Formats: sequence, structure tokens, C-alpha cells
Amino acid sequence: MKLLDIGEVAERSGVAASALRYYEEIGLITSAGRKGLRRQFGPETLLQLSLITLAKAAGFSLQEISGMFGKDGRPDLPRDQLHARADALEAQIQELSTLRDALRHVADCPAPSHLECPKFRKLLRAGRLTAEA
Amino acid sequence: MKLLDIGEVAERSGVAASALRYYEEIGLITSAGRKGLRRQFGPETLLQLSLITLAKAAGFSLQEISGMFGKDGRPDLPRDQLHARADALEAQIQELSTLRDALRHVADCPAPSHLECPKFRKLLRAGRLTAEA
DNA sequence: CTGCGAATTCAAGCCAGCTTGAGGTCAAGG
DNA sequence: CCTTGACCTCAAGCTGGCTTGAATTCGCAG
Repeated sequence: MKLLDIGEVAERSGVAASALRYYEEIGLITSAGRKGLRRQFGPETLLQLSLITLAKAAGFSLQEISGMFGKDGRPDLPRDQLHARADALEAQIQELSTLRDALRHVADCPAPSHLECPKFRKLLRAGRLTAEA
Repeated sequence: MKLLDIGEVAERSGVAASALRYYEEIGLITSAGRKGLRRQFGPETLLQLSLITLAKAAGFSLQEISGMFGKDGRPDLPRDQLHARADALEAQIQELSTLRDALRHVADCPAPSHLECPKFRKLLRAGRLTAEA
């Protein structure tokens, strides 16, 4: 049974030890136990941290990420929730694509004032999140 | 000359008045002047706010967004910076896509433990940001 | 057995990005 | 003229996500 202590997990996952303690504190990860005072983590923690890192990068809060794991620490979500999240991601991807296109347009459009360029304004409107009363 | 006061800007942009004052305080937007105490905003502010909202949704900090406007309040960035940002967005989009795919996989894969599913692990690794020593 | 370094706890601090509250001003409509 | 309500300022507070520091404890190599 290969247990890792926090320093090793930190090094291998790229997540700071202090952050790992914090994650444990909020129940996002669990240590397999203690050797004396020292937390020992199972190897699956590394996988979990991959998912956590990825999800964080995707803009999920730690709270939300917690919801992605079952009590056993394994990813666990009802299918429809998963699909809903995937769809939300899709939407976010759309927004990012809009912004990317807007940026590229600004980079390439020779017009002096982008805010008056119809194409640019259209891009902005396309990316609108907030309702327009 | 159609100037708007803060309440109207708030309503039309979907950005809270307190946030607008904050944005002005940090120099992200500028009011066209005051009528008595009251800030008056020019109509172009609404367009700027579209861009700001979009950029925020795309994960840019207010600092970074400030950098996207010239002194005149118009979008203004060197072309290479724009392209660099667009490329960064592209990368972020990739990550999001990875996570989306991972979620969809989890939703559809009948295996009991996703962390052990090779396909899932591959997805995770593909989305890896952090260096693996 | 001893000492070192890696780990521990706990409280406090920090940054971003606002929101909230108290107390004050003002302009326009009745 | 007077009220009202939208605006003002300023300071403080809040959430999320950690980091930092101080004071301590322990496991293990020598």
C-alpha cells in the first residue's frame, strides 16, 4: 500500500501543501489516515487532483467540484446533471469563442474606432449574457 | 447629447450601479461629467460595458480589461497582444472542451469507477495544465 | 538517542470584486 | 416651497481561495 505524504502529493500534483490541507478541511479530498500527525494520501488522490485542477481551470468553484465526487471520493453525479454541466460548458465555450473572434477582429480590422464597426458590435451582442431589457 | 445617469446605465447594461462606481474608481470606465453630484455617462459606455462583461465572462481580470482600452476609452491593443490573448483563449477553450468531453464520458460510461477507466484518465491527462515532473 | 527537517495546528492576512450601510445632497415635480 | 427618491461619499464588510507565520510535534537517518 503506497501512501504518500503531503509533500509528495504537492510535488506530484503541482498543488501546494497548504492548498491540500485546505482542500481536506473543506472536504474536497480525504486523507487515507495519519502516520502520527502526518496525513497520508492514497494514490487515487492524484487522479482526483487532476480532475480538480481541470475543473478549476474550467471555472468551477470548489463547492461545485465537491459536488462532482461521491462519498467514496469517486466522481459521481447523476447523468442529467453531468449533461447539464456539459451543456453549460458548451455555452461558456461559445462565449469564449465569441471573445476570441472579437479579439481577432479587432486585431485585423483597420477601422479607427472598433466600437462603431458594425461587425464588432454584432460580435459583442452575440456574446451578450445579460438580458437586454 | 444624450447623457445617461448611473441608474439608467445600470438598467441597460445589467451592471449594478455600485459596480459602475467601482469601475469608475479603478479607471475602467469614465463618466462624461457630472450634473450636480450625479455622474453622467455617454452612450458609448454601454458598448464598453458589453465588452467588459464579455471579457469578464471570458476570465479576464478587471486589470487586464483596463489594459484593453486606450486613454480615449476605445478598445486599443497592439495586434500581437490581441493575437496572444486570442491564442490564450483558444487554449482555454481546449481545456473546457476536454472537461466537457470528460463529463460526457462520465455520463455515458457504464464502468463503476471512472478514475480507473483508461479513456477517462486519458481525457484528464489531455487537459493537464500543471507540469508533471 | 538525538537532532533535523518535514509535518502539524490555528489564527490572521491578502487579493479581487464588489455590496452594504450610514448619513448627506440635490433637482425636479406637485 | 417642499418633499421625495435617486444619487452621492466613505468606510466597512463579505466570499472564495488560498498563503503566511508562529509555535509545536514528530519520524527517522545517523
